Amino acid sequence: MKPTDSEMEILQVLWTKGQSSVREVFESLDKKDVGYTTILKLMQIMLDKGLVERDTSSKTHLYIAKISKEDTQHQFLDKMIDTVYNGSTSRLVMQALGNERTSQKEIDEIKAFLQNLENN
Amino acid sequence: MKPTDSEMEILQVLWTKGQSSVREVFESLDKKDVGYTTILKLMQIMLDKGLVERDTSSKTHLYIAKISKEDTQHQFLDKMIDTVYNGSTSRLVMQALGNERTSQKEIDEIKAFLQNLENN
DNA sequence: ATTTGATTACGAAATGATTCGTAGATTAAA
DNA sequence: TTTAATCTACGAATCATTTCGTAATCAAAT
Repeated sequence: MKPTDSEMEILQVLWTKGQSSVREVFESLDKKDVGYTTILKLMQIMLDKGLVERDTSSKTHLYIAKISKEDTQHQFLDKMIDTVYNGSTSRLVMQALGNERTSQKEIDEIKAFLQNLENN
Repeated sequence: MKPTDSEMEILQVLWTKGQSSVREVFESLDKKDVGYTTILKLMQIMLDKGLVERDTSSKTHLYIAKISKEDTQHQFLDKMIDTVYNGSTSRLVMQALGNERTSQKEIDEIKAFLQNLENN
């Protein structure tokens, strides 16, 4: 079950902050144009879908991500390589690196990562 | 205007095969579960959206991708880095390289690409 | 000219995602 | 205990995407 864009935004908060109430998620997102009950509803739907679980022992329910960040990222990555890059990982990587948003620090990280790959 | 998943599938065909009729796209996709008129309708909608243009000089219309493969790929990539990788290009790249059984040749290409980046 | 086969146009249904108003429940404060 | 604040539940509206049936059009074959 692939999360939607809105669901991804919520998952990002849960992955970063750990178990959270609807209000905490709502405030983390601080989208000017959506109301509290919208986020609530989305999170309830995510519960139905099995994307999150929750602790209802107190009045304010706490939500926890049920799917892992890594697995989910991979799911998106694989899909993207397929549908957008026709299966070519290296094309995706090179286009990502060519992106002007990539900082020198990030490039250094990647070079170190590649170096490490070679040594094993 | 970001293409939907279905629109991406159609664009892939147009990018690969060049200008094509609806039937040609329909056959290239050979999805067992969708009919001819569905693809037709999708392509007509893509025309409305400006994703494709068409040549109507003969009975069988020919469709041409109006947006470039590179720009579109970048658009998806940027969005993905934002929503899935919290803005970290290097995390995306490392996950792509780490997970895939990337060949030595591909790794060398990427290293050369990085080297080239540094020199400019 | 008529039929046959392929095509486009179009409307509308089905599905899925997003949005929020309102009602009811629960807790904390007065 | 009553009030106020906060929360959940739920239905329904809205919007976008995907689906296809049907009618109209066109071209080629009979």
